[in-house]
Amino acid sequence: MSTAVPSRREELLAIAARLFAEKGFRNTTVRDIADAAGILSGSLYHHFDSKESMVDEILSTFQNELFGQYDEILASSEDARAKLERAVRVSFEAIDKHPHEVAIFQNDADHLGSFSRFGYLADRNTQSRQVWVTLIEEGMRTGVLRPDLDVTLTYRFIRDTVWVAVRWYRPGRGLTHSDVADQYVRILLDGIAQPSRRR
Amino acid sequence: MSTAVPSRREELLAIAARLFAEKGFRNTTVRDIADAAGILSGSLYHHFDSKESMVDEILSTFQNELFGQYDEILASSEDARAKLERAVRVSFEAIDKHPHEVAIFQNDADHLGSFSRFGYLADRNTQSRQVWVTLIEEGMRTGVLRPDLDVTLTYRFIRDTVWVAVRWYRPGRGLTHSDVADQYVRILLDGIAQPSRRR
DNA sequence: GACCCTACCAAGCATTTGCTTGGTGTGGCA
DNA sequence: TGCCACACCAAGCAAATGCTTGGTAGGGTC
Repeated sequence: MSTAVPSRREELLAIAARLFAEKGFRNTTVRDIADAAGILSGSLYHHFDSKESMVDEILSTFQNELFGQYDEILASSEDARAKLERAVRVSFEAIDKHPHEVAIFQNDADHLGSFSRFGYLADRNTQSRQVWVTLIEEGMRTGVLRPDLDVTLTYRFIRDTVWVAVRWYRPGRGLTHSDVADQYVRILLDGIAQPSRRR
Repeated sequence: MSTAVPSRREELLAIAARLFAEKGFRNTTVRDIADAAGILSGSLYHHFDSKESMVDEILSTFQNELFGQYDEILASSEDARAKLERAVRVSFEAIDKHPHEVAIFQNDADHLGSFSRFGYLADRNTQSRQVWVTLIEEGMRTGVLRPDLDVTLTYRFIRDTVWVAVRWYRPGRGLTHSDVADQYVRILLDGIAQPSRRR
């Protein structure tokens, strides 16, 4: 949660998030962050315990917000197709609003997850899997999705296609996140082949 | 090209490739590589000029092989749908045979590409884009693919969904690369929605 | 005017990093 | 037996890394 006028601490976190996203967590030095903020590296330790605690705060804040939205979708009473579509849209919205946080999670979660401090990353991963798998299974059960899908593979397909977009999507340039979501949902649900030529 | 009995040099490259893939290029130290090989870090420099030249050799060898296969597909006389399918299959085969090389390219190409020595990485990227865009446009022109696709977005969608699989696919465990390609091609071309409920 | 609080500086320390240098052991070949 | 190529060791160096310590400047409060 950021206040209207961001505190110095929040400014520094935003700078760190950008650098972590651009260069990776381990390849970003505390001197990089300090330089970008116009201060000396030691001064960062007035605001934060460690480099790890910075990325910790960045990721946990973001994930709390995101999973709150997933929970809302799961609890809604729409049909599975609509819920799937909403989940995809919420994800693209997250890429639009928090591209750095998404990039850090995509690139560094594996490495960070090996420290007990970041155990919640694995939990969130499990939780995310449950969200998608639940929606896919509900869709197959209710006849909205093909009955012959491999659930696990379909889950990975959706998860990957959505989040990997953070690699090329740039907020405010070209298509909006909503445009991209439109196209992605369309391809995901109906494919790229000409319907009349379906095999 | 590796000989039947790999030379020590090739053994060391394979060890380095595995570590670069697991931990990233910059986060892998020459001591990590040497430890895994059972020698001292300085001894690596009997075989290689630098850490960079190791990753250079790993990536360029792999890409030469891969793009040779793409060229064959483009030159064939099948229809666009068959060619697209073959290109997807060749890519999954590459993930199966060279998972470390693919992972390194996915994770470190951006960073390495900023050095002039690795300029060929950007060239290969452009070349890859041309392969996919050519096939997509041919498909749309010949009526095999929907005519309303956004070519660039579709290209990114295909590229990303294929290569990102290197994150979870493990050769020799569970589904084969051919099984995965089957499912991915199916979803890509025809979508996950129940055909009778298409909108 | 005395006191704090926030934000920062200046200097440095221990460790890790890529890489260098000069030397050693071993097997094969003449 | 002498020689050589290959693979490696032992020791270390300069730079970069995360973090620590003691201090300073400025604004607000009583």
